[in-house]
Amino acid sequence: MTKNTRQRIVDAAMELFWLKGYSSTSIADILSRSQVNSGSLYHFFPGKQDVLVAVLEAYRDGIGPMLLEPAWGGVDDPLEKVFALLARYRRSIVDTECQYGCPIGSLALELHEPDPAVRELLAANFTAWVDAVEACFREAAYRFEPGTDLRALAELTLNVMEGGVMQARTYRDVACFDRAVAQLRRMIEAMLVRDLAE
Amino acid sequence: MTKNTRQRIVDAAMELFWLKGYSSTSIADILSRSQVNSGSLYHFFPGKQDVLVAVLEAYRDGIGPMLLEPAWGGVDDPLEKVFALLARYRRSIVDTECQYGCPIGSLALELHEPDPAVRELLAANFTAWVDAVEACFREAAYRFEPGTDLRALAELTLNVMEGGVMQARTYRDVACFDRAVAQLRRMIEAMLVRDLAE
DNA sequence: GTCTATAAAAGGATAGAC
DNA sequence: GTCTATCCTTTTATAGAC
Repeated sequence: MTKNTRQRIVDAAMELFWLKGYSSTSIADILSRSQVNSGSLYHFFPGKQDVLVAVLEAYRDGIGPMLLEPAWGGVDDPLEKVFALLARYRRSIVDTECQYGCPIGSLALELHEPDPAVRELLAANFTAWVDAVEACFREAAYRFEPGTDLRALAELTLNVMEGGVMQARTYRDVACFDRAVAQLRRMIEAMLVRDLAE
Repeated sequence: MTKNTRQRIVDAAMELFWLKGYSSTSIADILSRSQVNSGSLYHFFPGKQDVLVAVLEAYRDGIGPMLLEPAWGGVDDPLEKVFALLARYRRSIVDTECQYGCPIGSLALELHEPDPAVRELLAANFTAWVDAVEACFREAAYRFEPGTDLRALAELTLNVMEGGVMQARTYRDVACFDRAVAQLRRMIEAMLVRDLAE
């Protein structure tokens, strides 16, 4: 049984926006990849931007099942969960021969005057990511020096990931990403309580 | 005396690519802003992408006079030069009501299959930036713990800046950038030799 | 909900006179 | 080097039958 039309459109658009970006993806691209006709797409969505909104909602709703859970399979240590998540990005970079871009980060920089709905969904995606990383740090809170700002550390993790992905893509070299993660790891280890640090 | 035509085109394109991105800027946009006619543009440039190349060359060649020197006016301490550079980005964020995007970083994520010439120019811009920051750290090398990887630290500085700009833009809140810089400063201070640390 | 056909505009690029 | 006019393609979106 083939999935419903609306879902096929969102799936196709999600992949195309990731591969080519938003403005370089035409409605015709979406139609041909999803095997849907123009009339059907405009039946479900008023316009291209509304497809983008649906895509961003799908990313936000899928962050657990599509990103975190696959990354965390078999990993129990909360700090290592953070690095397992980063390792998943590394895998994406390698699998795409260093052409990978974080879909949310790329859209956040590509769209220069986004609708409020779009911008808020971009922010919601970042927030969900940072929340998840912060939750890992909190699970390991007792290992950090008292008073450590774990929210700020989670935000820094996102920033380092986004920067590392950007550099790896630009230099076509995953080592850029690796160095970024290594710096982050060194920093985090320096923030741990001495006796408990490995 | 009005500047020569080619320069007017590059100036207009530089601003438009920054404001709207590459694909959202049309040739017509460039023509109307630069007050140049179609025939003249295509006299100097084979096509739109060649204008982009010229813009990226202008950024690369202007990083000293246009970015570093203004940022460093009156700042002598090499470590504070790094933070003065970051403060300049902060100013841009505030001045644009948090719509600022690093022109190079934005293009690096917007362009999904860039020509080799374009990609190499993006990389050259990042390299020039990291080189400059690394040079600051090297000037202050004696203050760091021996063996500190100053190149990696300069790369991290770029990553944190790019991540901070991305978040500030997405959340429309310069505090995102401030927190990123604060984390970086704390990290750098932790890497300094104790007796010399302020 | 889906189909085909097509409108209406915008886009990159070119021609050829001056 | 610069000008106007215009070609050709792509793009978003709509119309209207089924």
